[in-house]
Amino acid sequence: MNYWLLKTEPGCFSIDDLARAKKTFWDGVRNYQARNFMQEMRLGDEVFVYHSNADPPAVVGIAKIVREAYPDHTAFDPSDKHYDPASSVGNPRWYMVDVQFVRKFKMELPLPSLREQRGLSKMELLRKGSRLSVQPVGRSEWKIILKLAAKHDPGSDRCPND
DNA sequence: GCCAACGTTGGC
DNA sequence: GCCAACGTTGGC
Repeated sequence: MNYWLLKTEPGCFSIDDLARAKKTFWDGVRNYQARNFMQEMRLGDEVFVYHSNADPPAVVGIAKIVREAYPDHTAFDPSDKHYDPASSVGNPRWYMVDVQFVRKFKMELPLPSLREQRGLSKMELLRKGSRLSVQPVGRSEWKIILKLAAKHDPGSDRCPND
């Protein structure tokens, strides 16, 4: 199982919107690197949901992949904001995945506080100038962030088998 | 609103 | 294939 991070602008689609919708298709990715990562996503992979262009920008919760990459139909629609005439049904250029809401953190983890974490210094999200909207998250990075989230939400990391 | 750090486009 | 111009992302 692999871990990922998806960026979204809360003014456009927030973790609360995802919580309400329960499930959504992650459309509109128009960057090759991001697309390639989406194509590597597998059923059951978990993703952090990140609010970009927010005050503060923050990791806000968790979702999981419930459908692997398939053509992003919004690229075919001339009236869509993310229309791309170079993408066609017969030869799709852009893909999307379906994600399902898992949980929202009791307290969001703001970007500045993540920067303070020693173990996250190599994280793609924290790289200067990083704009990748779909990115892999290392296993150790995932754990560190989960632990941070648990610190503000006792019980969320409780495991019945422990 | 500013601007750094990209990615893309298109002339040559 | 180079690279300048341009557009976008996203923190600040």
